[in-house]
Amino acid sequence: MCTTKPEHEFLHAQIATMLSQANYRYTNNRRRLVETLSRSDRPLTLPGIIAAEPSLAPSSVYRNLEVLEKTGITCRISAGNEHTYFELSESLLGHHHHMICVTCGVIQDISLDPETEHLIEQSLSSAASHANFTPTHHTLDLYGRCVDCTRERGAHTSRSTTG
Amino acid sequence: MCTTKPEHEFLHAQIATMLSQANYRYTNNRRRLVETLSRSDRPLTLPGIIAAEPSLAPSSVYRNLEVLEKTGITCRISAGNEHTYFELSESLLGHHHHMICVTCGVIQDISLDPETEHLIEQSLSSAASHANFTPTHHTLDLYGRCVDCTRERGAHTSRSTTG
DNA sequence: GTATATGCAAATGTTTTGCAGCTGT
DNA sequence: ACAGCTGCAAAACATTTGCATATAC
Repeated sequence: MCTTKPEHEFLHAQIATMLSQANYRYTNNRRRLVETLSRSDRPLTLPGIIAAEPSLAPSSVYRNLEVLEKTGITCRISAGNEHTYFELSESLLGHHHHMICVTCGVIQDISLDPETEHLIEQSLSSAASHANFTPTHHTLDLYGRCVDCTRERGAHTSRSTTG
Repeated sequence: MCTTKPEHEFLHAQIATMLSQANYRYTNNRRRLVETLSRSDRPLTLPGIIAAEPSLAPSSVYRNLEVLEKTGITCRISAGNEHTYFELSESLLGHHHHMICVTCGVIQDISLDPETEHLIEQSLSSAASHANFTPTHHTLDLYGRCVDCTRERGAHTSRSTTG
């Protein structure tokens, strides 16, 4: 079930450590959940996770995502639609942003050039200090239409909720 | 019920036009809803709207927010917590971003300097064109702790869901 | 062996919808 | 007059929780 690619081995080892340090177990379910997220090239909704790994029970997936999130292994993304998306956290994937299709909901990860990223950091912390706000992180999302939905203008072949 | 400040008059006139162009009516309920959002210095959740204007029926507020959103008058903000927030759209408020308290959920509007904003635009459209993505808009949210929640570290006097 | 994790079914809380009556134009 | 709007109560969701059983360490 678990692929044996070296990157995956490393990922699992990292995660196993993070979990055990927080006194959690790296169970089979959690391993399958991490595998699913890691195998996907984009964030997944809960239905998307279940579709990819139907033997997982929704309630357990929710509970495990909570544990993984607390441990800094995964994070949740609000796309402005009905579903929450989940992916591996930036500590594992690196800092990045999202491109969200307003038609079908699909999300792609994107990165910005370091100068822009740096300037954003600066502007945000300046704004924050004016308000005595203590920043933890930021999100930058680009909304629009993905290739497919631009092509099918009006056809709306929704990739539905499994993404 | 409706204040008569000139800025409000102008706002209402603008909105009346936008609605009628889309064949919608500017009813009393919609006026009160717009007033409530406009009076608030920050985005509001549905409970927040109802708290400010208890005579409004939740289902009608949801329906009206849908109409107002379709017409480009309001927009919804996902703060990553259980509630969706609503505010007047950028066409009425001007382009801005949000500072979201991870403890109490309160949201403040912030603006960045024009150079940063411009650089962000550029970086994003470059990333978008690589993916043949057609951008419509972007959001940039800063998460952290607001003044009050920084002060009360651990006390968690949640301003709860009405904000 | 024991604390932790699981899966089911039931509960919760937000948002949506059906419908009969009201209102703006 | 008539299309559009309202409010209520009921429905539809996603997500959370209680609990008895199974599992990891």
